[in-house]
Amino acid sequence: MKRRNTESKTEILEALKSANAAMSHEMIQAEVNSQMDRATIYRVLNRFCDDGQVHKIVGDDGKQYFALCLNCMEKEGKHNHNHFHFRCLKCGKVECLENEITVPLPQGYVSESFNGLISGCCARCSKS
Amino acid sequence: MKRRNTESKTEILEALKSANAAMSHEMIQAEVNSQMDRATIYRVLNRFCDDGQVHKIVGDDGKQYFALCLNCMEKEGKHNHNHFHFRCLKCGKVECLENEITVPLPQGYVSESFNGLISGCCARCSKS
DNA sequence: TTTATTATTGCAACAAAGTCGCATTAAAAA
DNA sequence: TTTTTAATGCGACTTTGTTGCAATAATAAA
Repeated sequence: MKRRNTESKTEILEALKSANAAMSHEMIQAEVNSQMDRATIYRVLNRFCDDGQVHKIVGDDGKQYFALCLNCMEKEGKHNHNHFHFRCLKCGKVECLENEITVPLPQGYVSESFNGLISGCCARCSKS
Repeated sequence: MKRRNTESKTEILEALKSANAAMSHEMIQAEVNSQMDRATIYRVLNRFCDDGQVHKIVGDDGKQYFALCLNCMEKEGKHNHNHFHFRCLKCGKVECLENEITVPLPQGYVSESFNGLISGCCARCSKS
């Protein structure tokens, strides 16, 4: 199944690039052509995820956020998303934190996916 | 506002104790008297959270899970929930992992809450 | 024990997030 | 230009969680 280049795809990618942060469906909708359907946005984003261009974060608000894979190192052919994210409770921005985190698992436990999120107040909002 | 002892409260607490794991509203509903209203369950759980008896985890499935505070050490008068949780994709069990995790935050960032979750396959399910 | 107070419950309605089927549209290949 | 089929838009739907309000019941007061 080959991917096609569409306007939706381009716009969403553009939004993610310029935001330089993880975005919820809602944030993306606000950035792109507002006619774009909700279902389309989700489908495009999930396709990006499948292709490894984007990773998904689930916030402590239960919402999904999507971020471009920039520093998501390749390790053994697989993307590695073992970094934390920070969600600012004031401005709502969700950022990737640099540090790679390793969590020791008990014997016999096999990790499939990692989701680390800290919420609080970001540097920008702390000042004001 | 003083808390009252009700049957709902007791049953829910009982369910959490005997499960010895974090439970979603759905899991709890299955354990307690099934007449109990969804809203009541949520309200009881949120009250437990406010009182510091229980902590809330948001799964990578976007759902809320609630766990008794057992090893949530008191630190400076505040509970400390900086441990990871493990959600088994097969059996659905959500457990608290022992290790306390510290994530370095960039300058100016203030942490308010921590949510760490790894999903995969637990020891029990790995065997079978 | 009886009465008064008000925390808690159940119900219904609601909102938000996300998914899915299906007919239509439009990229890209032929 | 025509054909193929991935992608879109629309609507319906599910699930999760919350909230307002009247009824109920736990606890304090009499």
